Amino acid sequence: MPHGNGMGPRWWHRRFRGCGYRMTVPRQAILDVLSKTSRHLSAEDVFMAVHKVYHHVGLTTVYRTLELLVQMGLVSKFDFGDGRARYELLEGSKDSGHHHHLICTKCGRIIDYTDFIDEEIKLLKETEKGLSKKYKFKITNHLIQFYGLCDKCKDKR
Amino acid sequence: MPHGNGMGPRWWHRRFRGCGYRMTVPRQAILDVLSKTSRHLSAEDVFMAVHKVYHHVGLTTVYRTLELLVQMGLVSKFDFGDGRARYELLEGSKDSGHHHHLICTKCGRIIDYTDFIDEEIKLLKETEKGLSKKYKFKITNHLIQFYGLCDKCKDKR
DNA sequence: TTGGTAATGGAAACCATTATCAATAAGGAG
DNA sequence: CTCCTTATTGATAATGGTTTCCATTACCAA
Repeated sequence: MPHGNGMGPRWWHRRFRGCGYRMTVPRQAILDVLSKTSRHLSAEDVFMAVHKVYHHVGLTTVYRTLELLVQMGLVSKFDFGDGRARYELLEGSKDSGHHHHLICTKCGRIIDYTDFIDEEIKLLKETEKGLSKKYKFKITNHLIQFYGLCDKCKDKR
Repeated sequence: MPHGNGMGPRWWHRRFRGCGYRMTVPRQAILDVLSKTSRHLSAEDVFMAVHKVYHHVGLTTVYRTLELLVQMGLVSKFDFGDGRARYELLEGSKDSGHHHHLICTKCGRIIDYTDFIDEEIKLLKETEKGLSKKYKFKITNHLIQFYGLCDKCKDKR
């Protein structure tokens, strides 16, 4: 189901133009790659996928575009501790795609989870309010990650 | 109040020996530095502080020792997104020093906070239990960070 | 004291990410 | 459709935190 997230080439094009940016072949290709995977791709992953179709697109452009997408709020950038950043296209228009990650410290496997989001949001709302007041800190974002051993790794050794 | 955390040279020495490691001058110096600050030092920060007293201690050893301390569970390693790892000596013997961070995305300032720990622990316990069961994932650690603008930065511009 | 091994440190290697800069191409005006 | 402005691109070089290498040194049990 391509572009089942309600976005797609046309939507992205408008979004870019609205920000004063141009929609180019490399940018389109990068968005395509991100929209067709559920994995957490590194810049090089994206580069290799794009490169299969458009041999002329360079790694530099991939980095630049990913950074641009992050700044536009279309993509999230994560650090799972393996020394390279990971990128993920944000689904939907609101928080509908909000999720967190379980990270296996042995094999690096990433599991997305959306459980306990309600309780989490409640705690976060409360926490954010309290912290904002106490430290006069305007919170714009948060990160929650769990580390441990996945199904396959926890029995070995 | 040196070593008010109930540890100190003697305690560390025993801990090292217990793990089959040796307590050396560089390791002692690095622990000293970490125990005398409440800031979140980078490897180079630690190196420079140690270097003032022991000119012969090398950066490589600092990296190695910090990694060792992390593995021994004496030190926490954080990534605040500025491209360098930060290290923090764990206080106390249990979770008494447990805290999280507010990170100013503009100036990089870090604020430690311990508020809402009770509610947080409740949510985490619940979440961890649920996730462990659902994904057969053994959770060993978690990370919670809030990003935003600090007091001084949020009014500017 | 001695032998075996852990630990060290300087230099070089690593590697993801960024900066440089001339060449290219998107898209509005005419 | 064509031109023109300027954002965008991509090959290469540079950056910078962290690791690796390896010969030397320090620790400690026997």
